[in-house]
Amino acid sequence: MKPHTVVIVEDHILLSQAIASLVNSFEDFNVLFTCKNGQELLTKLKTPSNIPDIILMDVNMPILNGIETTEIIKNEYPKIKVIALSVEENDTTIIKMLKAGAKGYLLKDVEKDVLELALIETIKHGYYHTKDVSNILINSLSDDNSSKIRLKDREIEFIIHTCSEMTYKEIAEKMFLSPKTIDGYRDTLFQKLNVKNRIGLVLYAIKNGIYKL
Amino acid sequence: MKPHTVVIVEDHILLSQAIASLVNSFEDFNVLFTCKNGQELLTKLKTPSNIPDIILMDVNMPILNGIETTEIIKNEYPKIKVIALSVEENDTTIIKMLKAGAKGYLLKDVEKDVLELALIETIKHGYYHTKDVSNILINSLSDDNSSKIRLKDREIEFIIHTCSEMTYKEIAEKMFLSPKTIDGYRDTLFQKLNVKNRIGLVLYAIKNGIYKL
DNA sequence: TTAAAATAAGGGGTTTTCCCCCTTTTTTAA
DNA sequence: TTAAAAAAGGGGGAAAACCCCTTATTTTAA
Repeated sequence: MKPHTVVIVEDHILLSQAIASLVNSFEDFNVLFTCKNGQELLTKLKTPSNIPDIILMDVNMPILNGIETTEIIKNEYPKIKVIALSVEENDTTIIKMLKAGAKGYLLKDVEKDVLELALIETIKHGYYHTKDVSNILINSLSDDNSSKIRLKDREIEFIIHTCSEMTYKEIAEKMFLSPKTIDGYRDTLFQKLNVKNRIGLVLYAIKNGIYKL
Repeated sequence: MKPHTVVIVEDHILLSQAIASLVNSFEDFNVLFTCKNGQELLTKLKTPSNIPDIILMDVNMPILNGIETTEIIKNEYPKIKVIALSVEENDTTIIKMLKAGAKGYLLKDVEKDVLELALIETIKHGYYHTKDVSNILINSLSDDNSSKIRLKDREIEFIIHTCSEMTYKEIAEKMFLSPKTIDGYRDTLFQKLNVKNRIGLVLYAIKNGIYKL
């Protein structure tokens, strides 16, 4: 039986190469290539011999992140199974990733045996989840609200500016909107995200990866 | 020539094992053992056969972090060379780590060859730094101020409350101080940390681990 | 095609934040 | 022990943030 092929998408090169050497040490699995972000991956996949069985995908990457990339993969290469790899235990991130089509979600602090198991199970049954992730999933599906929060592009833009020590007046200018409209954005977001002031917005943004430190 | 021994201290187990398999693939280097935090490391080091030549140390770990652990190592096992391994490009963190006695500081997005080079150079010359880290070092030593910032307990308390979506009035009550004193805290901190408003304080706090998300 | 959302904006108000500059008391260091 | 520095507090004011409520205009969906 020829080994299953794996591609690693991860911006931290050391981690990327380290995982590669780990995967290569597993029986039945071989790393085809590694790349640093989604864009690089999509370019490489255009060559038919580069199509792997499984992609180990980091969630937080520059240029084209894991969520967006996974969505594209799902549409263009539905046979490839994507396993998300992340340090984030953030509920919404996990849900986004799984909704995008990831077959598994591994936190980066798992044992190497778990990684191997995840690869094997995903090949066999099409999916694999650790208990932690399953629990997070169940919790957030039951009290269905976290997934309901869907921020619009303009709102995200507003939040990012808020995180940049800008006043609302400055934000209004940058976004070519009246200060009063910005007032409205703030008010809706306070309610939507259940925060009391700008600080809460900033915390939310950082927690959910909207604003990178 | 017998290989140099390496110990990996890293809380993300997958990364830990992955780096281990990488280090083992290098000529002249062998992983003695890995552990998840400073406490675990210190316990293991009590066995004389467990003393390595080099420790690859993550900076952000639970229980006993890289900086504290490195300080202890420097005092109790001065012959062991510590190389810091981190995703953080944060100036103050790097400086703290080097002050604690780290012989090198590697960002986690380096090539595996760089890791090998770092190990070799550290054995040979006692230290190794990538250009990025050297630059950060030079910059922050020249405009000597980042290292001068020393926050008092009360100031830290104030910052934490600020991060908790509290108004200054509420903070004053919680800290048993007049709102006017709080006014003073804020003003000194704005100047000290070179920020424009509360948001800047929050960002600083999160970046420097004063406030945990 | 028509009602319901969503988007943009204004009016007008209170509270909070931010920025000076100033005094008293306590702590620290020379 | 005495001068200096730090900590706590105050006055007053301008700007920013926050809150609620209303109105056009555009977009979306039934």
